[in-house]
Amino acid sequence: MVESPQRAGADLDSVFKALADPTRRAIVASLAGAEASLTTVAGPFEMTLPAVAKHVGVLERAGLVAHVRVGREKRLRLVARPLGEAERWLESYRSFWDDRLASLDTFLARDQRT
Amino acid sequence: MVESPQRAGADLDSVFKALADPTRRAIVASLAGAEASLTTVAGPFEMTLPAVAKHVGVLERAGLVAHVRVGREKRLRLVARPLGEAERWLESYRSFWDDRLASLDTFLARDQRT
DNA sequence: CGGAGATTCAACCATTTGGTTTAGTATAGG
DNA sequence: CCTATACTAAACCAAATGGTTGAATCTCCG
Repeated sequence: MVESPQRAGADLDSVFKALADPTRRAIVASLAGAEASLTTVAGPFEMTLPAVAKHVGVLERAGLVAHVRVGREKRLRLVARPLGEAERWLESYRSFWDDRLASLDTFLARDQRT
Repeated sequence: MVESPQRAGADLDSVFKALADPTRRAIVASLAGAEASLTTVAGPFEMTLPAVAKHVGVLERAGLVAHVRVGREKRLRLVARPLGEAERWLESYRSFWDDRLASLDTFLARDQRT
């Protein structure tokens, strides 16, 4: 079994929703570099710590971030798998775009009134 | 210029948000097969037509769906590019998951409370 | 013309989201 | 023990979401 040790689900809904916010994507980006505590992650953002904590909560519930307690720190780490799942969903449409990309302009030119 | 003929933006925010709903992903899936009118697309769903129309609106504003008027029909078509953009964002983390996936269990085992 | 089909508009509603503030708990360390 | 640090909890708020209903609007066609 290659499934996640914690939760199997972490469905596309919550993953895409989690990624649909620039702050959260920035958190993901910063955690891709290295593990970091909550306050460290919160550093660059112009919002209060509880707000960032909520964003992290969203990422955690989507399975994109995991944490361990290190003393009083909450050490955050990016979890790869859900990103891979989202990517696979998108990828299943690759044949579509590869095929249709060329014909898009034709389609749009056919009749253009929004 | 390879940019979209209509809107250049269609940012990740709106694309991910649009995909964060199962109804909308189903609409995307059904349009991947073929163009279809609003009512046709709405067929399988247990919700009113205006509700589906709103979902389509979200997809259109995200640049994922385009349409042409054909008589009284609104003929919908999937637009590939934004999917590709989202996919590229995710892909930029591929090296991360490839690298770190192996060490995840180790990380989680280190201290597991919550 | 007149009706039926396809879509749109507008008002309304409950819930979720993204943020705040203020206060609380827990741990590190002099 | 005391204090500063790190986080969590709770109450609150405005705005966005996802749905409904009911009434337009527009177009095809007999």
